[in-house]
Amino acid sequence: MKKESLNIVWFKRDLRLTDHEPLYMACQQGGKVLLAYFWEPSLMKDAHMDSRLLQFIKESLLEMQETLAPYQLRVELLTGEVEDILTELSEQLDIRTIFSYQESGIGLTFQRDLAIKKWVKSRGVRWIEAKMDGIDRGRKNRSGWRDSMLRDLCKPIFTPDFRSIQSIILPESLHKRREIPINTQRVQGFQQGGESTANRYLNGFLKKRFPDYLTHISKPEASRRSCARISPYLAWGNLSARQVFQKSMYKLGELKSHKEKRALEGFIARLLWRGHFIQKFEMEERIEFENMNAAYDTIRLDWNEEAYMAWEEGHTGYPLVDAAIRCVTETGYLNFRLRAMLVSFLTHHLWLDWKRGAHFLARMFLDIEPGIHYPQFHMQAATTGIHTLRIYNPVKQSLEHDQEAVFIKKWVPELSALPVHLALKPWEATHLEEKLYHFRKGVDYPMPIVDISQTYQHAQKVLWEMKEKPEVKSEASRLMAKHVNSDRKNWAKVSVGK
DNA sequence: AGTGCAGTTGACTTT
DNA sequence: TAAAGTCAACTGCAC
Repeated sequence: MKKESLNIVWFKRDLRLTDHEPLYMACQQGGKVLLAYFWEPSLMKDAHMDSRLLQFIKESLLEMQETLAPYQLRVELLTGEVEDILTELSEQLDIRTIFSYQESGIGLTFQRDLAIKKWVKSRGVRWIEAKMDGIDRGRKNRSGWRDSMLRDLCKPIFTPDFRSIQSIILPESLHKRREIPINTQRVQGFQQGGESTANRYLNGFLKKRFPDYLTHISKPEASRRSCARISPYLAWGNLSARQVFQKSMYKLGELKSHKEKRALEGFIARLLWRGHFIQKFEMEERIEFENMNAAYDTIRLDWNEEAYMAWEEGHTGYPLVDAAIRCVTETGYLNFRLRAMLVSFLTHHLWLDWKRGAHFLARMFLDIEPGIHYPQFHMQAATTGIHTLRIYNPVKQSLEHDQEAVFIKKWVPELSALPVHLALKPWEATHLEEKLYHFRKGVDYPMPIVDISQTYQHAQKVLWEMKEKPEVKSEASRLMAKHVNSDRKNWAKVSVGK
């Protein structure tokens, strides 16, 4: 009996129906198609995975199903390892072409893709992978990278014509794989997944919220409103970088006020920096497992479980650190500065290796993007030998960015009844103040677990000495030659008009 | 009104 | 997207 032939569109971290090149190509070709997302057990139990992420993915997929329903199309959500499912499918069907995006992901998904590459080769199946958000695979250095990225971002939006394809009838034997292996209960406090919500955030930003982007970007509270908040939508592909770029450039062209132009240019520059970091990770994916600069393998060799857990659970005794980690645990979001401060505290003040913290924050960040996460972790942990040291002082940060302790009091309720000066520095409470505010230092809220002036000096000394070492320097120059955008200065700046 | 001085601010350098 | 140190210029104030 002749098997029915079909193409597959494999959705990964590109959970949208608009500007989707693989889907577009499949529609161009027409015919029977399986639109599929795979719940991979290996990925679901990985150290980077968390139920909040699965929930976001599920929300994105359910919206896709709703949008496709009028076309008599559906995305099949199937549980199992990709290779197993493909094998099962190919027993009953003749798979011709698989369309997907290239994924600049963690080692696990990269290895899976290599295995699938072998599988398709041995079966004579075609696998066409589209370039994701302008990221190049196989690049050796940054020459011409900016132009290539901008060219990609300026391409016309891919609009698939759903009328030219039909969903296959899923073989009976695969029906058991349809059960969605995650809790259906939505956890409150996280941004909701799906293209329509994604566009609400983007449109709301471009219409109303963007003018304060640059002034609020470092403020713990205000950044939550004045930043676009599209990061999870980019990370899971509810939005393409191209859609964000084109809408933002169009808006920029309409602006008159200098302040507003600056704000939106700043936003667009960061969209391009996002691409820069994902490209770096694509070309240096080993940094999921290793120090970027191997010369740093000789430091931070001791583990301190108690100190680590104090960081993870928000009991370090430094209010802004504790507020930040508790906030990201509850909401999945922090502004850039607070993320950097958390990594700084972990690696510099607690002097702990970065890997476990990187896994933990990957699970907490609703917008986890490995291509940003790992390069940023290394930069902040100062394991590159390239960038200048950024050892944050959490007390100074709170005095500069949370003067009234609003963010601190919100996330560290133990401190909410204290006057501002004590919420910022609870260890300074006098005996009288303790009585007055019914607050017991070290009991109701911990005393600082480290003395940051000492840990600052230690980290400073060790890391500056490291930077001078020839083995650090030689590896640093190799990395720079590979990853620095030397095409032009200010490469991420865009402008419109004269 | 000019001088001395402590304290502040900002540019720049060092770690 | 750092923090701390240095130094010169400046400010406010007392005398």
